[in-house]
Parts: sequence; structure tokens; C-alpha cells
Amino acid sequence: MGKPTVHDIAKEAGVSLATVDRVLNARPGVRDKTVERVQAAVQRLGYVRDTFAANLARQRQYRFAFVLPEGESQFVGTLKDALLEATEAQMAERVSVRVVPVPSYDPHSVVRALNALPVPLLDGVAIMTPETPQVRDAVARLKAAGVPVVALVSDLPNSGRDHFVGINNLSAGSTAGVLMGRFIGAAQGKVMVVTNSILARDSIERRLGFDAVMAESFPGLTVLPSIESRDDPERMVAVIRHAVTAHPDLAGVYSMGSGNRGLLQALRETGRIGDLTVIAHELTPLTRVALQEREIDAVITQNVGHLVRSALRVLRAKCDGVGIFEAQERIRIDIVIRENLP
Amino acid sequence: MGKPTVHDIAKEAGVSLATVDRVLNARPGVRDKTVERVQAAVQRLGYVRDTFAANLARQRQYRFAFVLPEGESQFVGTLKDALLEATEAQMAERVSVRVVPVPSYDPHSVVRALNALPVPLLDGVAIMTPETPQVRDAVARLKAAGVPVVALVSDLPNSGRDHFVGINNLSAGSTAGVLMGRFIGAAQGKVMVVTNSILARDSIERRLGFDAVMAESFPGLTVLPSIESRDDPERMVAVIRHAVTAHPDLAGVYSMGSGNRGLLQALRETGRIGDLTVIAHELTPLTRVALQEREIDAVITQNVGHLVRSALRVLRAKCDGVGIFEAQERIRIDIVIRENLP
DNA sequence: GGCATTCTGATTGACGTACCTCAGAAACCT
DNA sequence: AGGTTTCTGAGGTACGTCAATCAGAATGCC
Repeated sequence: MGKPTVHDIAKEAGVSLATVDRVLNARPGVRDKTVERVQAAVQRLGYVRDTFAANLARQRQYRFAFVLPEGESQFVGTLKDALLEATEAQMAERVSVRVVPVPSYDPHSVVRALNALPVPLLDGVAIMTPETPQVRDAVARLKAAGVPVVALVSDLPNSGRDHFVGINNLSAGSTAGVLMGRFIGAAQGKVMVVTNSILARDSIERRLGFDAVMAESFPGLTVLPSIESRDDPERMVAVIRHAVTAHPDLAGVYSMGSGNRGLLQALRETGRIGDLTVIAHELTPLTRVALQEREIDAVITQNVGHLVRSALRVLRAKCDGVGIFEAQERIRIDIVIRENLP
Repeated sequence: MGKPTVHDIAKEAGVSLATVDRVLNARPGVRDKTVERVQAAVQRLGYVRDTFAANLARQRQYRFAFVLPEGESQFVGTLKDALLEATEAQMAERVSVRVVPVPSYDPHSVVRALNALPVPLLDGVAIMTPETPQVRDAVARLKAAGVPVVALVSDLPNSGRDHFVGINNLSAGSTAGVLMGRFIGAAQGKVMVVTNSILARDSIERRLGFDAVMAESFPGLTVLPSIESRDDPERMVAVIRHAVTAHPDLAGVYSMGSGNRGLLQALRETGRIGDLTVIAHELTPLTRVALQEREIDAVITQNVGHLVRSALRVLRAKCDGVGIFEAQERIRIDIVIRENLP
């Protein structure tokens, strides 16, 4: 026989359909004893509500907002593409998404954008932005208004967000460290670390993980202080050129952030490309080509498709007050080399 | 306004609901001209059928069978667990799955099991089994009976299977090769390759990819002929012991199949563990621990959760005659080291 | 016991689709 | 024109749930 329905529950509990409905939807007007009887019946029969029938009946539409940094970052670009693709594929699943671009470098406009969200018209928000106290407060306000919030890519701990969708950046840094050490192979040498901003939470965490591994497992390799590129390719070129001459025993470069265009350009200009071990983050059209051309040795990345699908699933689950399927929502740290390029 | 419904289509095309229904479900009894009018209306309004409402209405139950090798393989074990977990989570999505265990080493019983499937009670089959001409024929029979078939983990080309859910084993072998070469670091040395059966399709493909990379990128490393363990730990121990003494310059071991228990035991006994670079396939409780203990340097794997979810999605799509979302169904070759263990 | 209050049952109409029947319209064939 | 076949329309029931109404039962209170 098939799955139990509300009718079966009603029969089993010896109450009417209306009462079952009231219990299931936590509506008032049912005595405690009756509530228990119904819940016992639900347990016994192993009833699970048919979410689709329910959504059909209540004409549900999940309206989500994704607050993403604007700008020319290829990573955010692929993320946005994945989001559009996923929502298109899920149109049948009654999900509509709007992307809210914010200038990420300006905490004030981020907060303004968050506060300007049309809360009563929203069922959930995904946020990818650096953590500031103001952002934390804005998230808390959203939560207080009853809107589920998930942090995307970069966590917002202590903000009361419902969930974090992204990788553990400490582990990502450690992973990069091991690959760097083993790929270099030599016992001695220097490793350069570059990033967009040394203040970004993910950069800090990656650096910590990277340093820990290098210190423990590859003591012969010296890791130089992080260098900031601040999204400026020119600056990156200058910095790399200087480093290459200043450190003749430079053996590797770890790019923690997203300024890979400038990095590659600089390496090409200095003629050290293919010679240094280069490890970068995020698989984008740029890093993909660089992997194929053997200009980058490995990319540590997170699958943007998984990211957005996970965010959507989690938001939906939070809306429905349903538990999430942990194993499916754990975003993995992908190691991509030329040979396993997806 | 919301998504268009069949009612909107009927109005737009100037026909009745019944006619729209006949057209949408390819039922007979509609003139060609009318069919065109309806399809034009579908195009114009951008109608997409609400699959869930449809399934609700037709009381659809997707009944799938998974034909999996029986035996004590940990990989198959985790796969089965993932399958149960996924179907439990998807119970609300009207899928029921039964696992059909077959003795994989016996092609005859595989074929017998395939032919014994209760075809009229099945909506789709996923098969994980070595490829033989008889299996190909059995798959063709299933297809002929109108049952969608997907190959799982190990492809069945030329069998007419609808889809292959799994990784490209040639690339997986190449990936292992690059990691092996770079992890070893030394210019000279020997590499041993072990597998369960040198006849399995996946082993053959992995070996090809591995050899290609080693020959091209690490000419100083000598790859020894594949050694078969035939699921026998004793045999594995003997083989490894012999290899270690016969090749004092042994630098690495590549385990292509699933006999990792014997391999690890043998390496421990010979005292060479932690000294050799070891690369294995499939993340299981066993390899997970070995990674943590630094007994294995890297594991090439495929996420069993993705595998089964993908198989289920593809089967459902085939049942519904709907296209699949390619990007989501591409199974990635995961590289797992100690630091990015999920 | 009478009354107000709180629970409960029975019923109904959505939601978007599938599938069925039956009658009647339109087209085809001689 | 007549009869036959092929199309089409109208309408119904069902699926599992939500939401609402209204009448009636049970309970509490004095």
C-alpha cells in the first residue's frame, strides 16, 4: 500500500480531517490530548506531508533574494550564471529569485541594500558579503522579521544566519598548503602569498590553514607575508616583478583571492610561468584556461552549481520549517588540476 | 501574473481543455491543424507543465531497481547507504527503489538477474556491473521493453543505455598519474600498480590514463605491470612483499581497484608505509582512516551521494521524457587528501 | 441546570493536471 | 443527401493538501 495520507491519519487517530489539518499546521483550536493522539498516529503510520501537494494547494511561491557583490569578478559571474540556470531549471518548483547587486567594498551600501529589501514580499535571503558589525545587525533585523537568511561563500557567524553555504576556508588553506609543499618537492625555497584584501574573512582563514601546514610539514619552505593586490592588476604586476627579483629562490605562488588575471599577466611578463608552482582559488574561465596551459598547477574551488542549489534547498527547507539533508548540503573543497577539469 | 496553465492554453488556442490535454499527452484524436494551434499557444505563453501536479493527478510512483554487485566491497556499501538515504529523503517525491544484488564475478547470474526483473512493475533500472556481450543484450532487451536504463559507475557503451552516471576513468587515471609523479618528486623510481581484476573496464581505462601521463610527464619513473589481487588479501600481501624486495627503488603504489584493505595490511607488514607514495580509489571508511593516518597520500573518488542522486534524477527525467540538466549530472573526479576530507 | 466557551466534525472549494465518458459537431465518402 | 468516421467540447472525478465555514458536541463555570 502507498504512503499514508491525512485521511489515514484521521482514521488512525479517530478524529476528523479538519482536526488533523489543524494539528499539522499548528493552528489553534485543538485540545492537547487530541494533538497528542494525532501526533502519535503520524508517528505510527510514518506519515510525511506531501510538500508538493501542499504547495499546490496553498499556491506557494518561494521568493528569494540573493545579495551578491557587483563588479567584474569572474567567480561572482559564474555564480550568477549558475543561479540563473538553477532557477530556470527549478521554475517548475515554484521558486523565483532576484539578484540584488551591492558594491561589496562599501559596507554602508551593503547595509542599505539589506535594509531596503522588500521584506513582506520575500521568503528568504542569501547573502554573500564581507562581515561587518552593521551587516550582522542587518541580518539580525531580517531574522527578526521572520525571513530565513543563509550566508553564501563567506560566513556571517554571530549574525543569527540560519545556515552557512560554503567551504571551510581553513581547510581550503591547508589543502593548498599540502599541494604547494608536495608539488614544489624541493626542500628549500620561498613561497609568495597574494590576495585581494588581507582583511577579507576568507583570506584570513585560508592563510591560517596554509601557514599551519607549511610550518608543520614543510619547514624548509619560507612563506612570505601576504601581499594585497586590491583588485589592481598594475599593482599586482609590480609586486610580482619585485618579488621575483628580490627572492631568486622563489618556488611557488599561492593566490588566495580572486585577482588571478593580474597574477597570470605578471607571471607571464617575468617569464617565470610554468617554472613556479602556482595554486589559486576558484575555477573560472580564466583559471580553467590557465590550468589547461599549465600556467596554474592546481585550483582549490567550490562548485558554484552546488553552492546555489544548496542555498536554494536550504532556504526552501527553512521556509517549510523542514530539516535539511546535511550530507547533501556540505560543500566540498574541490581540488582541480589539468587532468580532472570538469 | 503567474505561470500559464492548461486553461490559459485552451483559451489562447480557442479549443477546449480536453483537446489541450490530448495534445500535451500525445493522445490520438486531434487533427493536425488543431495540434499546431495548441502547440503555438504553448509556445506563445511559455507554458511549462507542472510536473508535480501532473504526478499528483496520475498517482505516479517511480519504481526503480538498482542492480549492484553483492559482496563485501566498502564502496558498494557506501553506495547502498547513500541510495537508502537518498530514497528516504525523496520519499516525498514518489520514488521507491529496490536493490537487486548480483554476484558480480559471474556474468551469467548478472544476466539472469537482469532478465528476471519484473519489467511491467518497473519504471527504470540502474546497473553497475562489468560489461559483457550478454549484459549488453540484456540491457537492450530492457530498453526494448520500454524501461529506461542508466549505467552506474562502470559504463555499458553500445548497450543502448540511456545515460552513464559516473566518472571518466581515463581522466581519473591521468589525475592519479599527475599526483603520483608530483608527489614522488624524485626523478627516478618505480611505481607499482595493483587492481582487483585487470579485466574490469574501469581498471583498464584508469591504467591507460595513468600510463599516458607517466610516460609523457614523468619519464624517469618506471611503471610496473598491473598486479591482480583478485579480492584476496593474502595474495596482495605476498605480491607486495615480493615487489618491495625485488624493487628497492620502489617509490609509489597506485591502487586502481577496491582491494585497499589487503594493500594497506601488506604495506604495514613490509614497514614501507608512509614512505611510499600511495594513491587509491574510492573514499570509504577504510581509505578515510588511511588518509587521516597518512598511510594513503591521495584518494581519487566520486561522490556516492551525487552518483545515486544523479542516477535517480536521470531515471526520473527519462520516465517523464524530459531533458536532463547536464551540468548537474556531470560527476566530478574528486581528489581527496587528508586536508580536504569531507 | 443553564449558559458561555472551547473543541471538533463534516463539508466545501480551491490548486494544476490526468483521464474518462458522452454527446454533438465537423469532415469525409459514396 | 445520407451515412460513416473522425474530431472536439463539456463535464466529471481524482490526487493530497490547505483554508474556511458552520453546526454541533464537549467542557467549564456559576
